[in-house]
Amino acid sequence: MKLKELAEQLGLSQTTVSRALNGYPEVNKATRERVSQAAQKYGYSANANARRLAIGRIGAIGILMPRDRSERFGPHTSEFFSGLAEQLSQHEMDLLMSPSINNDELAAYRRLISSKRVDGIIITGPTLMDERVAMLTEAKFPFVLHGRTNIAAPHAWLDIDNAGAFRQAASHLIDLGHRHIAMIDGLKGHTFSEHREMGYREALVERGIAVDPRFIVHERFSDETGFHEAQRLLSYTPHPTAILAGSMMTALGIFRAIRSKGYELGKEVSVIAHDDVFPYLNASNMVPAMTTTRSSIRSAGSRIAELLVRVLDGEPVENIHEIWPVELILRQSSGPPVAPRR
Amino acid sequence: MKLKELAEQLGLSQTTVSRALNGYPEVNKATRERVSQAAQKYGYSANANARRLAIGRIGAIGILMPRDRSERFGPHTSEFFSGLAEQLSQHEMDLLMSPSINNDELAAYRRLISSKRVDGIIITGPTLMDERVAMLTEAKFPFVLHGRTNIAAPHAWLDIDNAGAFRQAASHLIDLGHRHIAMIDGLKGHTFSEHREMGYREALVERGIAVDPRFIVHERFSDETGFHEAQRLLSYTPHPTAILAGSMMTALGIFRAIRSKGYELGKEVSVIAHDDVFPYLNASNMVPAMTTTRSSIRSAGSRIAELLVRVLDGEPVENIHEIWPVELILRQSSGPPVAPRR
DNA sequence: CTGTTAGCGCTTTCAA
DNA sequence: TTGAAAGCGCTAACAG
Repeated sequence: MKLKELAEQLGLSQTTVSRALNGYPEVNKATRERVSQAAQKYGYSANANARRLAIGRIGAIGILMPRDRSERFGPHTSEFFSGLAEQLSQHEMDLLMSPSINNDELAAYRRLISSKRVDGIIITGPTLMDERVAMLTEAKFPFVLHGRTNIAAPHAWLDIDNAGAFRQAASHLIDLGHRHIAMIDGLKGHTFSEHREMGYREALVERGIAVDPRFIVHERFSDETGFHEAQRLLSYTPHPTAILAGSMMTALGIFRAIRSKGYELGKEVSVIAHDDVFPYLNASNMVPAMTTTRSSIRSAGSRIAELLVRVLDGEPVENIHEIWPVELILRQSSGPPVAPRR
Repeated sequence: MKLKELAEQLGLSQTTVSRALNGYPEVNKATRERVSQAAQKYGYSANANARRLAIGRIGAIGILMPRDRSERFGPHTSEFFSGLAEQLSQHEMDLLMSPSINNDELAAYRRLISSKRVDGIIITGPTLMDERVAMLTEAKFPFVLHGRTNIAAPHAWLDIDNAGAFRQAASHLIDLGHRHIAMIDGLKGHTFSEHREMGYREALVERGIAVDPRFIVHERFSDETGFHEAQRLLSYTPHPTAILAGSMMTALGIFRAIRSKGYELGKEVSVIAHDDVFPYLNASNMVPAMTTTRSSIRSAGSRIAELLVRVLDGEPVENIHEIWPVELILRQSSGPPVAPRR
């Protein structure tokens, strides 16, 4: 069923029908009612492409799927997407996921823009000098960044306080009496990773604790690297009595390493993990319950969609910056260091 | 830059330029070359909406995002999407994720179809009499189902052998000497859940072991339910000496419950979990390594995209059915039952 | 309040 | 091998 046919059925012009359906004010109430009824009855809904072609707005925002096994696509992704969807449904917008072709991400972004398939773009997992941000800013294409960069040109972003999260966690451990603290975080280069390391370093330096470079690990997020790296760390003498984990998955591996070394978690070795909040993996429910730096990535997704809508509505991007504080949730996986029983 | 402008630059007609760019054979080789160069130079790429409007094909497939916290959106999602993307990039197709509005999923599907935003749809997590399948079949809209239903009308689907997976796992446990075997799987109603229970029951019945309804648990997939349900199961006398877990997350919780009851995993209590294969959570790397029924959901995603492309190319849907066998990978979390030390 | 008339940017006959 | 012209289905000025 197309507009023309619907209009003929009703004995009205396409224009009037279109106006009635799109909520224009000048339509007679009775007419509008009649039109709605008919549209309902015939299951009419405008051809999105024709509509878009005519109005020039797309009604979709884009996100590029990395082709390789990037950290940008992990267990947090579904939560982030859920958050986006929640918000986008309010605006009747879709989310277009475009696979990047031939591993050339920038080209994929350019194509996405020039082919006019989306109104705006969401970028995640930036590096400090992210070239996607540079390119999109230059191209003046609307986007919101999840994370931050060091790029000066104004652009919209929302980030969590990663430095603060790790600074707070490390400080807390130092308060508890720990002096050998390690961190196992995500790959180097990513802003969040760099910021977390900064926060960690600040906390140590502030309290006059020397930074041991062997204790700073940057690796892919997985239980496996958590396990192996923690095993390595615990084999040093002295070994760390506390470990900061960049993700819940990493933490799971670290837990195993601690147990397999015969240490008790939360006593001989403490762990604090960053928690994106997954409905299927609950820190408070672990044994012992896990101390975390918590920040809902679902909420971030939802908010970012909202911000992008504001950008699309013309709000200047220099006004759109948000840093979300991260909560330190104290539970049982962290405590004062206890000397190993021998 | 639009086609018209590009054509003017080149002193050619839109027609010729269009043909050159779309690989029509009748274009002079030199002309085609010149056009490609220019397109490259100006970063021209066709307005997708205009193009779609003209040719009637969209170049995108759709997937509906459940609005509520459905099991359809979990840690496996990112892997499934990666698989889809991998394949779709071969065909230069996008993936459109449409949020369902007002919790009315069927309406959202109808809107997605009638507004012509996608060429085909992928459905996941069906129930036995899934109404989405019924509706799309009726509407003759191309789709591929990940999973199966009991609906007779022909439609394309790919499923893994869930019954076989649990039958195999349960049989193996019986072979090892277990007589009290429980299962903690996903919510009732979903086909995969029903099939797994069927397989489990078959294995028990075949060997003359009575089915204890208390030992069959259907719950949301999460470490938390795994933990609580396993604790409950282990408090019975006699308690199960083996547990089948429907997901890795569930298994994590079960592991904790076993440890917190003071049992040794793989000895006093065995666990076999279904593993979708996550890069960030590795069964073989656990301690003890986890016995699993393994099937890569990423591969399934990739294949499903391929199948959908075939459906779009007009292949009859009655030819498009695949059941993938599930591998039982023996590791250390399952072994002969060992009487608890007291 | 409703209708007529041009487009939106591309593809595709049909003619040359 | 190339071009002119007619749509694809909708919206938006402009009239009435």
